[in-house]
Amino acid sequence: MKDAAAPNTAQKLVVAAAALLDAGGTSAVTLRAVGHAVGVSHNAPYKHFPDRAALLAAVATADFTTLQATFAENRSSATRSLTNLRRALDAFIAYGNEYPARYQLLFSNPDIAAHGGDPATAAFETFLEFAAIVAECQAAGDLPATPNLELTGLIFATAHGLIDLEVGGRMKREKRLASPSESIKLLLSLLQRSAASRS
Amino acid sequence: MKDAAAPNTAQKLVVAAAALLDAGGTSAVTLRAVGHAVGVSHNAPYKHFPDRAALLAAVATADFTTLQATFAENRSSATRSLTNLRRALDAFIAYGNEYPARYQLLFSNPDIAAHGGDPATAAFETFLEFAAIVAECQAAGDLPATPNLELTGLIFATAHGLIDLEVGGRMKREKRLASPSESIKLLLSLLQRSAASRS
DNA sequence: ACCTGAACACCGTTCAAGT
DNA sequence: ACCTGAACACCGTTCAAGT
Repeated sequence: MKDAAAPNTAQKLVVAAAALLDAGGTSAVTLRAVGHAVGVSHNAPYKHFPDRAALLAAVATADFTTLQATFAENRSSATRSLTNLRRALDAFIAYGNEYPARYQLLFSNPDIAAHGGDPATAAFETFLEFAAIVAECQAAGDLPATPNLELTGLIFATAHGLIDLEVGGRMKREKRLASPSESIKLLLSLLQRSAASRS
Repeated sequence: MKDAAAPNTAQKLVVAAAALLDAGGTSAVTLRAVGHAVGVSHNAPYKHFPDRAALLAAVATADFTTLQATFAENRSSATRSLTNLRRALDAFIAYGNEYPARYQLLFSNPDIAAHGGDPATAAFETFLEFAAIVAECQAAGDLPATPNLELTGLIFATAHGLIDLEVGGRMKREKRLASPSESIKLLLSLLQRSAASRS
């Protein structure tokens, strides 16, 4: 409710930065372009953010919150918990494909989240939401009974690796490589088989 | 033998760029700093490379070749093929930890390898060398009989995801998360169990 | 409290010359 | 063939003012 209408300058700057990021990548997010898009001077952003990195961090924090909501929606939506996990991962992959520059800002850029603060907190909450979906799959016996956070870290890292390689253009020429979505399905089926094989 | 002694200017520029990359990240690799390190003017690099991106691409190509040699060394070195794979992956993880900026240049930077050319070719050859190690594990029955390149892509993407998240500082605060090396071992053990469960 | 304009140091890149 | 110096357009950031 708070920001339903009449966004303030800080919010407008974040939205404009995200749009520039989508349109032209990180290098297109100049304070001059952001200021111009909002209708203020090129150093007005300094009245709302300490520097350019903080503005980008605000973009990342907002997107982490959106992703967390996406994961929360997928939890317990289907009858089969493994279906929820597949949907959550497909949504994650779709996010990476649609917003590659944002994706790398959130999950690869060393300047974000490494400093701690808001982005790191939001990132961890997003991760925990994802871990809850994995936990339900484990409870249903569809994934191995490995400690939840370890298994979640493994699955999440795999998804990230697949998306990041795709976003970075590393999986294009190499034929006979499965798509991220197919690779994730392969991982889940192998893990499921592993879970079923416990004596 | 060719570049045993008396490296030419182009080679010296690549070495200097790599050193600056290690010392201060991508943003520290300015043509002015590279030129100064080699003892030439700030636009001498243009006589050897079309632009800054091409210089960084040359750094990446050289490192891909080094990594390929590392993988080749690990193949067939131990009696057990799964041990070779673990060693190759540990060497890969160590490379990422030692040279984080180089690592992200090779495997995350969208400006490298996406354009094709030398870096993409070298990257694919490195990948195929890694795939050969995976193939030996499959032949020994220690990994599932999934199509080799699909399984290799999955394992490689997982390793990349773990390393990239670590390099980007995404796995620090989150306690109870396994290290990349531990996570990879978890993956391999689960895959091995999956391979053993085939009827 | 919030914003502006000028200024500074720094970049990648281009170009006209130099040997 | 290879290099240099000046110049251009651009950037993040700072600062002294303005309301």
